[in-house]
Amino acid sequence: MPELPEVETIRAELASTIVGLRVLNVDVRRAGVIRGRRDSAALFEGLTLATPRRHGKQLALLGEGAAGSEPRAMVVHLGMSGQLLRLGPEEAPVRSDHIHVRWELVDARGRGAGSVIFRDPRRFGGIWTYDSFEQLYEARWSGLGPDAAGEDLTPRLLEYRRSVRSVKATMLDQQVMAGVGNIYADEALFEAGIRPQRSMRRLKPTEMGRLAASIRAVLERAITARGSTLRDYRTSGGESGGFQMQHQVYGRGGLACRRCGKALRSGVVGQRSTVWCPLCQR
DNA sequence: AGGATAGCCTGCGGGC
DNA sequence: TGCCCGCAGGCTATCC
Repeated sequence: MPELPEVETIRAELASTIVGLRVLNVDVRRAGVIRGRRDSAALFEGLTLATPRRHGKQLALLGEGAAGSEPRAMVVHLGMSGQLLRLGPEEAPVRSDHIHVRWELVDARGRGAGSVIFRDPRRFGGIWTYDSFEQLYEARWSGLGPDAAGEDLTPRLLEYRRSVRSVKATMLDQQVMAGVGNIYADEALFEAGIRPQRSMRRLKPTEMGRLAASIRAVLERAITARGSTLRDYRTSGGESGGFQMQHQVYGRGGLACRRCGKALRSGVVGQRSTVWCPLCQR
């Protein structure tokens, strides 16, 4: 479900709604979603929340203890159907099923400040706990490619110019670049005018540059629209994203291309359902 | 190396 | 109304 724009939307919201609050207690309802230590200290009980970080589709929460001690860290990966929801005091979640973890928060004076819940019906997501951000980075992030919304990806794509893989499979490989999923791969390929099936070794350098620019542009527009809601995705405030209104190809197989009017084609590329325009994409 | 496949889960929409 | 089937935004393991 959530790709980079959705996770970034949640991260930015949490940055403005949880930083400085303290975790009063943690309620684990389904321990299986937590990998690594799952005791209350590892899950931030008593710690004060710092600004969350993100790399690709992964979100890192940081918890600070006594002054001078290193912050603890955990990765929240939302998988296909995961949600991190911020609830105010007394606020009940829209749905109470599939809630696996709940952090109850208090402000600096100890007054109730609501909670954050991790909800994930399909349970493809999970939580990984670490003693420090450095440990988290080594275990989970150091093997990922550069964040797809960060610097210019052209040099990274050029590293794969002899690869026989399809350009779409390459974009979805989180070791190549982190954050692109099925929706934004199709949208960026449409914007760049490149067919998803094309082998990397047959892309011209100018096409690689165009693709890099399109990936970043599509992701930035999607972040501005607060992500794409198809079914499960909600911001931490429980709201839907808006970028699905701007999708050019994803979910539109058989419909008319918004640019040229030709029927969009669909098929399987890199084991994922894929939609492209036979006229606009070469 | 990278393809294909299966598996991890639940929910939903379509066809009957 | 209900049942069965296929499919879904992610990722990993295994085999070839």
